[in-house]
Amino acid sequence: MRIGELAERTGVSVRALRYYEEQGLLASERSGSGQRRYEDNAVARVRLIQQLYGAGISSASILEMLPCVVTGVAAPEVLSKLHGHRSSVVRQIEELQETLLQLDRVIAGATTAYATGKPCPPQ
Amino acid sequence: MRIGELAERTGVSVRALRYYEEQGLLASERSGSGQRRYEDNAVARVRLIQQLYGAGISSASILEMLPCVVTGVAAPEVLSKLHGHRSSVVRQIEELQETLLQLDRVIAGATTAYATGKPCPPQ
DNA sequence: GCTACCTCTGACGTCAACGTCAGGTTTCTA
DNA sequence: TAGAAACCTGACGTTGACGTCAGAGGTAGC
Repeated sequence: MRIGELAERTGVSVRALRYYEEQGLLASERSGSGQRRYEDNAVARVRLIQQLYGAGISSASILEMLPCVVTGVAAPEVLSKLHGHRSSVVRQIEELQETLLQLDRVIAGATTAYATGKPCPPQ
Repeated sequence: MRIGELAERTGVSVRALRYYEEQGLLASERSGSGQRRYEDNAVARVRLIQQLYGAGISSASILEMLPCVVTGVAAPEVLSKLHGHRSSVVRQIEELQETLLQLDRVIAGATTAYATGKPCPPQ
């Protein structure tokens, strides 16, 4: 498929796809005239990239772990970084869950106060 | 306390604290010579700000919800935005949990492959 | 009162992941 | 075989949350 279709199927902009290629994250065949052509599995690849970006992992780190995704083999050093990223994601989840509690506290307090006309207790 | 101590107690840089004030997120008294002085509760305030930033909420949105945290009262419109942010946090958690699964899959595959010398199955 | 450290206000720099625009070529559709 | 739509390569612009530097003044211990 061409880049426009890949963009549409993944919900990612054409510019972003070119950027991924620039970073070495996404390969493409080229037609005779130089246009990019992608296999179907590029869709999954792009989604994976998006997911890792979403977890705050940088292009460089993603680049480092991608061969491992493809070949299934990782050097101990890469594997160690993978574990590091995993820990980071776990931490992020915990922090967001804590944030959720805070938000709920604010929402509950504000709702009650709005209903009763009274300010809610501090914190 | 002065800004240096607040920075140390919160783990946030002095520059960031000034930035928060610039954005209207953090108030301070001033000494005669113009130095910032903070109450103890500024520590909790800064941590809250950090937490909301961590959830991807912008300065403007935080600014909007802070009076509600202090007074406990929120206009229906603000309350609606709070619910919106809550949903966003929930979504982020779900996405990160999905990412965690992907990472685990990669790690498991890579570890096995490294142990057996065989490539792991696709995906 | 000396010294070392802290703080102040500007103001420009940074970084990542793209957005956007220009000027030109390719591909599809009627 | 037009003309629209998609694509190409640069290259500069954007945004948010600060980092960093300069030059000047404040503060605390001895």
